[in-house]
Amino acid sequence: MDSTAQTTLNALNAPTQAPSFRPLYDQIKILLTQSLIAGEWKPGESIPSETDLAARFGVSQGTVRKAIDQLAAENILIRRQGKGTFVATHTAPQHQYRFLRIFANNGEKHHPTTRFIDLKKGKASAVAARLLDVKIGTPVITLRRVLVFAGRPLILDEVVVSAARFPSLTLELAEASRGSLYSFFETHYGVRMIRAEERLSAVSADVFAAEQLGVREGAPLLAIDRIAFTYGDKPVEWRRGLVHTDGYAYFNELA
Amino acid sequence: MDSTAQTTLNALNAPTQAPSFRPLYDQIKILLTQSLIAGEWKPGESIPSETDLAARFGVSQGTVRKAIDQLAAENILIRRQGKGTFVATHTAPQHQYRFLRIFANNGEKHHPTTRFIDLKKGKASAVAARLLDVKIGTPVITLRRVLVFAGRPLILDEVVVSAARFPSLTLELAEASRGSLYSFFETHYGVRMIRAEERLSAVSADVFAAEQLGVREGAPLLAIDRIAFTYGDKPVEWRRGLVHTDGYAYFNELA
DNA sequence: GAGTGGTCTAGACCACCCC
DNA sequence: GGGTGGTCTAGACCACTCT
Repeated sequence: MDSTAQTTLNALNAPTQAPSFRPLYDQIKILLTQSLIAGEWKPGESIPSETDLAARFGVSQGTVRKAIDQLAAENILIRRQGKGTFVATHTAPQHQYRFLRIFANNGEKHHPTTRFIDLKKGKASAVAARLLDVKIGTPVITLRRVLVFAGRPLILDEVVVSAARFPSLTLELAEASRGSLYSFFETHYGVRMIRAEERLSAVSADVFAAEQLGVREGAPLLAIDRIAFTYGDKPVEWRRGLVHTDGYAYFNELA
Repeated sequence: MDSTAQTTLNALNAPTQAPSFRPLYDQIKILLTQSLIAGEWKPGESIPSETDLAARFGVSQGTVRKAIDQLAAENILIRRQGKGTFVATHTAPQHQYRFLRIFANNGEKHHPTTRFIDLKKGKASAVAARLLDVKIGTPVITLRRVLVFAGRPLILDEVVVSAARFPSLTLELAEASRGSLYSFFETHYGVRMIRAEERLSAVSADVFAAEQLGVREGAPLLAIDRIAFTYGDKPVEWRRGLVHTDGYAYFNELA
């Protein structure tokens, strides 16, 4: 393709002229993301080879490569040399607890088991509505559970999602699924979590949390507020976790 | 350069043949890092252009580019289109509090002021020695301070460093410097922090912390244990911060 | 206009995986 | 051996900055 193509494609896709210049690989990235949303390639499957995609989009292999590089950096695609490029999935054992940052103090990552407490249907509060980007009063589902690490109940979770996105979600369904909640959301509802934001603070255990986590009332707990997003930065889940950080800690790397 | 060069260079730099293959850009990255350590380019300065570096190392511009790309992704170098590539510095206003993840609940990032408490010289405990990668009993300096956000004392910090690396460090010196501690370390001791690891947990305020932070004894605090590294992944600082997360939270993004 | 980083291309070859 | 991603090159042209 000649060098005018980038300008041409740009003109076609430009949204009201905004940034005045959008690289080709950025547009390829958008096209790939659209195919992912449309379900052209399902989680765990491989996408076409770089050469094929280059032909399909009418650009060079290097340009496709750069687009895929970025999606791989965002953990949306996974490259495997000699095999192909695959759609990331929360189902894979290594990615089951991709967003879990709680590690034992010796550095080990324990995969927790889940004990569900209850599931309630209700309407979105002002806070929930804002965080989930829905209207106040929209039907939501609130699910509570305890995550057990090495036999010890360490996290009390309260998970809020829009009922529309997860129709006929019941405690029984969730209980029947093994593994992480996101793995369950993905296989049963086709909802893939791409990224998440967390806000951490320290709080005192209330009666309920103390009972569930086996600590005294007023004991310090690590509160983790999480908003999880799917494609297109749509917030899908709001979660508040209370963590009994005894022998465990939230690990984070800064660069 | 012909395509055998990569193998040749590889053979020259290969450390006991280990991974059997090391890409050229990886070796360029090492060479650049060595120049940074040697102080060939100081923080804030620009490094030579990609073309110049390509000539100097005898590789193509694209290969240098890939090496720089990675160093830029690690926040070690900073690219500025049309101007050049610069050595990152904690001195720059935007990077003063690069590792600080405490944000006001409205999302704003406040730059704290510092109130120093005291500075003590002592010997490394077993824990400190392990974390700082020095021998037990090595002279260390322990510095305590309070970080004040918008007039409120929110973080009680205890900072431990090797005395050898920060000779003649005194309270007066630290107090005289404005801005972040890392900015001070960089300008006065030439020690640049590249990355850090943090482990977060919830604890109860002891008498001293309660007094310093203006909370009641036993109040829940967010404990942040940090190890900061300089070039070559050498641990240089061990820090424990106790955060009164009232109106503020530790923000983290997961991908 | 000169210099820098940023994009895009085309083609060669290497490393890895699986048939 | 054939396919896939990974590396490296050489060259053209674009976008941005400063003078």
